[in-house]
This record gives sequence, C-alpha cells and structure tokens, in this order.
Amino acid sequence: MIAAKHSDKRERLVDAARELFHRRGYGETSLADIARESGVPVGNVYYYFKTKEDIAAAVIEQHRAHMTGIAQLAETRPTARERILSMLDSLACGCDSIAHSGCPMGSLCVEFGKRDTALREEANRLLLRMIEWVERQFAGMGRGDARALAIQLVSTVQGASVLALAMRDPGILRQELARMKTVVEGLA
Amino acid sequence: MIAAKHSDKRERLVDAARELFHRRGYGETSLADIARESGVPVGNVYYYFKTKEDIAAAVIEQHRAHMTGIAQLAETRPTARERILSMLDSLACGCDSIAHSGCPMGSLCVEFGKRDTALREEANRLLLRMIEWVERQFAGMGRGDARALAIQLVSTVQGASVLALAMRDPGILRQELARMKTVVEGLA
DNA sequence: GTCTATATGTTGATAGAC
DNA sequence: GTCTATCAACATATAGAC
Repeated sequence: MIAAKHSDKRERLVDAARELFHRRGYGETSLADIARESGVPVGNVYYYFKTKEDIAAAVIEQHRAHMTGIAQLAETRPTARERILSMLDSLACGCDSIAHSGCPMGSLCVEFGKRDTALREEANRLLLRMIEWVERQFAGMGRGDARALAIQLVSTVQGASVLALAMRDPGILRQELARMKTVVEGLA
Repeated sequence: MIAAKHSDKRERLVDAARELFHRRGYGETSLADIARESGVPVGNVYYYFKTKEDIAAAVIEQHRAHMTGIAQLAETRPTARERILSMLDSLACGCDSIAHSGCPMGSLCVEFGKRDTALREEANRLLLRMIEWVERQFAGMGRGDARALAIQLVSTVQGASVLALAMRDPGILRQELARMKTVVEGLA
C-alpha cells in the first residue's frame, strides 16, 4: 500500500475503543478488548498508541468532531431558536443508544472527573463547548440569561441520559428533550 | 446477632468503600484500597464479605438508608410542596462533595448500568425510589402530571451533578436546585 | 476471630524476531 | 511495519497459621 501511507488499523482501533468505552467504560475496557474488537494483535496496539490514555484522547477527539458536525448542521438554520431545536433533534437520534449505555461524553466526564489525569480536562471541555455553543444561541435570541438557560438545557440532557440508562427507558430522554423544545419555543 | 458486637470492622469497611467508590468509582477501587483506608488487613476483608460485589451491595444499602433519612425529615413538613422543598434543601447540603466527585448514587447507576450484574438493579432502584417519592408528593399536590414532574426534578438534579463535576463548580448545582425550588413554588 | 502468605488470573506495557 | 512472546505489577480471592 503506497497510496495509503498506513493501514486503517489506527482508525479501527479508535472506533472500537469509542464503542467499548461507551458500552463498558474506560476503566473496564482492556487493551486486549480493543485489539480483539478491531482485529489488531494485542502487542501491535502500541505501534499506533504509546499509552492507553493516548487512545482515550483520540476517542475524545472523535466525540469533539461529532459534536462539531451536529453544530454545523444546526448552523444551516436561519434563526438561533431553530439552531437549538436542530441540536435537540440531533441528540434525539441517539436516545436508544443512550438508554442502553448512557451518554458517551457524560460517562467519560464522570469517569475522568474522578481521576487526576490530563484526560479530565479534555473530556470536560466537550461539555463546556456544548454549553457555550448553546449559550451563544440563547444570546443570539437576545436572552440576558443565556448562560443559565444553556446550563439548564445541557443539564437536562445529561440528567435525562442518566435516568434513561438507569431505567433502561429511552422514552424518558425523548420526553425531556421534547419538553426542552417546548421551553425553547416558548421563550420570548 | 450475638457475636457481631466484637468489632466495628465491617462498618468501617463499608464506610471506606462508600467513600472510595464515590471518589474513584467502583471499578477503580481495589480491595487493598478499602482495607488500607479502613485499617483492616487485606486478606481479612473476606471474613466480612464474600466478594467485592457484596461490599457494593452494602454500600448501596447505606445510600438507601441515607435517602430514607432525607425522606423522613421531609415528611415532618405539613404539605407536599414543603416536603419537596425540604428534600431539595437536603440535597443542597452535598453540593461541594458532588462538585468534587459527582453524585454518589448517579455515578454508581451509570457505572453499574454498563455492567451485567445484579448490582445494576439494586443501584437503579435507588433512583427509582427517589423518583417515586417525588411523584407521590406531586400527586399529593393534585398534579395529574406527577410522574413527568418527578422525572424532570430528579433529571435536573442528576444532570446538574454531572455538570458541576465536569466544571468543578458547586454553584451550577446550587443554581439548578434553586431554580427547581421556584418551579415547585410556582406550581398551582 | 484475626491475620499472613499466597494462588491464580489479568492488566498495561516492552523487547525483539521477521 | 507487523506481530509473537513475555514482562512486572496488580487484581480478586483462598488456605491455613496463630
């Protein structure tokens, strides 16, 4: 393979890691699990990543890119209100997955939030970016309480994700997302 | 229980486990950690608990008892509305701890929610009990949407806990608890 | 009842053959 | 570049001395 400088193994490793970190958590996922799931020999993982934390950093980067995609889709809408509603619709697509394994970003933030590692900051930055994006939209609607509203919205999404996981019921998350849509629609 | 008076080691073990599970998570806490923190030799842990999961079950039972205490304090209030406000006040006392290590029950529910163990049901029952207690209070206020309101309240507490942990800011949780109080006060 | 010593398996990570 | 073989550390759990 000359055109493709490297194989797709690195990408396969990150994809498998993201999936496993979501389903089982970072601490409960071994490198052997990631290697098996991505069809890469165990010892070979270290050719692509120096440490397990480096894999986590790549996974967080994938989540960041995914959130950026959701934001870019929302930004095709003409008004700030519609942009927020678009983001809520995008989140609603993942309800079933969240009811089964929780919010991938929220879970990582809670898990790394309990550790003293550089990953903590990187994971938390995901939630912070989300809050700030929503805040900008509320500010664009002329709300002086944009920050508080953004925290309320993201907080609701995260909390409903926890409850949906605990009760194994995606309906809880759907219900809260729908409620937040009516809240946003009802704002002056 | 006749001979159980001999030592308080079992209680010390559960206290240390609850603290460590909260600060680091269940999976990241070793039996050696629990033994050291409670001043009990490692190998001796198994005299009091057959497995690590048995310790977790005892920790969950402690959380259940703590929540029961909060509910009993609230039930000294004359009206359902005041009972809910009392519970929110009780939760507000733990804001700093939650901003540092997350909600102890929520964290366990997320962690065990990703596993296929009997502990999953036991932990989730904690959140379910909380939802149902709040639901009864809202029903006592004559609200036909008691269940939805209860989910909204518990969801807000859990989500704000995640955000407070991620941003290391107890103010976020305090703010959302205060907002829920005004919501409850404003209900017909 | 209490504790030491250890069994047994798994982890993240490394060395070096091809 | 890719992979096999293996390391040292640590996990949970057990056996048995005192």
